[in-house]
Amino acid sequence: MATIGDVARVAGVSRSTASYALSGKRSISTEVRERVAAAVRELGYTPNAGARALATSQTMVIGLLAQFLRDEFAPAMMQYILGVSDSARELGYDILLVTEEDGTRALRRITDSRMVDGVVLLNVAEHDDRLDILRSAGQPGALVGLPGDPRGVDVFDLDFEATGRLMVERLHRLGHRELILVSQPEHVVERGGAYVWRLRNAAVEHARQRGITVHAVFGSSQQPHIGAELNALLDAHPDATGLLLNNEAAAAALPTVLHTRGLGSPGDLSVIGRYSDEFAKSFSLPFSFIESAPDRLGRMAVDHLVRRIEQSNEAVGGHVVRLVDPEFVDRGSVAAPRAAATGHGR
Amino acid sequence: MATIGDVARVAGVSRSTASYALSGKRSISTEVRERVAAAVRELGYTPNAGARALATSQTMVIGLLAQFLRDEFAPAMMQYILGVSDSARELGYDILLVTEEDGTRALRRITDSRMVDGVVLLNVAEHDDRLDILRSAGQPGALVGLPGDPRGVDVFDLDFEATGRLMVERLHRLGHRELILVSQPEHVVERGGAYVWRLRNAAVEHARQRGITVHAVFGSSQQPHIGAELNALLDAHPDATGLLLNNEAAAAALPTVLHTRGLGSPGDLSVIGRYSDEFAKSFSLPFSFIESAPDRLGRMAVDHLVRRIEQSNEAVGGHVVRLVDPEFVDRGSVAAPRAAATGHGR
DNA sequence: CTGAAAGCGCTTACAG
DNA sequence: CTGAAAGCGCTTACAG
Repeated sequence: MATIGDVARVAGVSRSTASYALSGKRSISTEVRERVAAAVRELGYTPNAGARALATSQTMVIGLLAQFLRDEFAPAMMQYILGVSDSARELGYDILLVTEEDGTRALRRITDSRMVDGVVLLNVAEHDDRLDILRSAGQPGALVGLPGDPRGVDVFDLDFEATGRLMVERLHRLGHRELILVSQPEHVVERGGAYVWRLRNAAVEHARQRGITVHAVFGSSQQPHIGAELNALLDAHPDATGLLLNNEAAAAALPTVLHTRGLGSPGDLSVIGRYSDEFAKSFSLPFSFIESAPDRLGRMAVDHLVRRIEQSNEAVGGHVVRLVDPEFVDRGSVAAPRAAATGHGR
Repeated sequence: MATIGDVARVAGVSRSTASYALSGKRSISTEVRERVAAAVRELGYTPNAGARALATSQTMVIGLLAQFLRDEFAPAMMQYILGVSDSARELGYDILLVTEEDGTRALRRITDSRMVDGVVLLNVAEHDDRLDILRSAGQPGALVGLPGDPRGVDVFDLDFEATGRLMVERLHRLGHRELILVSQPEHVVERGGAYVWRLRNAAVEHARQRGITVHAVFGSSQQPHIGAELNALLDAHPDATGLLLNNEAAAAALPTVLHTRGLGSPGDLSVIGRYSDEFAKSFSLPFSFIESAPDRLGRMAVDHLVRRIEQSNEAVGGHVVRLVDPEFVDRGSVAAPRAAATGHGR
């Protein structure tokens, strides 16, 4: 490979002049600039990234720590990764993808060895061991997922409490008085998946304030089981007119369950899910839902991270916790309950 | 951050001795080795990856070029990425993930700038522009997906021709005489997705040799359409007793289609799909299938790539095209057709 | 068994 | 507007 020394020699200038001609960091005569450009073309010169990183202390690489947890919907992770990767590239950064089981060790490795200028953590838990490592690292970090203690990092997440309230409010206004909420499995909560109880608690509390009932349960994340559970729930609560889903597997299983029971939506049951548009498309789900916006969250995290990397801390300001407002995507599965509309039970 | 100079000073040795003590590349007295180790612990020293890369010309990073094509099943990509990432880590390598739309430009960027020691290409097409770049790059490359011209690279893929034959043979032996094969959409073929016609042509040819009929069609990759198409196919070929699917969307839609028509499998219809175990689990598909083995292929590609990186070309030998034998995963959706078993049409 | 020195390929003050 | 030189943090022949 050609080096900048080769470029300099061919162009008949010094290495520093060649470097400045390429970076534009000081004024260069037109003639020299063109000679350098010609030499670059002739030699097919591309700067050595490692050498540049060593000289500038900037790698132009962002570390992306994905975490694949048991019983979480793995394909959904792809969306976050793409959001992060695509927006990083637009800003001139490449992505070092780390899928190691032991996230703390991996995080320490890539920050201590200065492989990256900053780090995005995915799937952050309520108490996440990676945060201590990150806070003592020399590089800034952005999280997707709200931890219990967000000090020293920038956080981006869907506002799951507002999501819970919105789901309940929407149905309450239409006259629903008895709802079912199916969350992720309980061990997702135990492992620190705080978004599960944030949505759940907010929904339950909001229902209480409105004086309506919500049967809140944890569902399985595997397809055969969750189908049976949904059936059992519908049997147990025949007067429920609304179904809220914070559980991808439940959403995927529901069409078959409804079909088997001969139920229509929203005719017999109003349904609101919480998942991504991409997920809805893959499974062609016919339900209205709250968009979980993985690409948008990934993008926000990267944008902010890059500002922290490139600007002074004073310019960027204090650390932020940015919770995205839930967006209701109407697919027509929500309506007034039969009981309220016609005066008959269903 | 502490440098090796700091370590040397604290340990009271020269930098070269500190370096050798860490790498073990020459014999060091026990006493010095321990002093260096203590200094490393005390300072929390980790070598600077960029500096090491510059000195050794080895980055310990593998570039992973994912390619997201319209109408291919995006979640499936995650499996390949995980296979590559996990096995790279086991061999001491990190992954630079590139999802850029313009794969050729991205490939040139990461190889020319020496950010990576080698490269894995995913979703390789029959005529793939990235191959020319790769062949003229200084780093070795491994492909997942068989291109028309595999010279100069190592290739790993499922044996799609054997897969087509196996699907047909399996049903032929049980007495099936009329089959339907649903492939990916035709524009996947046009774009260069050679695996589609490889499987299809082999299946058709094998059926011809066996003197049985196979209705080979291209299906949609979107859920509402493919469902309608499956229904139309079953209407058009009422005597077909076997259904072969080289199309993820078709597999995902089939349970509902069968249920709606009141058909059982294998009672009324034998079914064989081609997808990954992970996919089968996500959609809880009740069909026997040929495992597409994304994790295994990713692993094979990395193993071989690392050998090329670390050993001489003579030691590794000529470039390979490794086609994995199709593995039939029995989920009980294949049996003798009713007509053959009972003497009645269905 | 250990050290002084050169070199990897850049960038960027310092000098003119 | 341009050049000679130092330095980023490592590794590794060269010498002893």
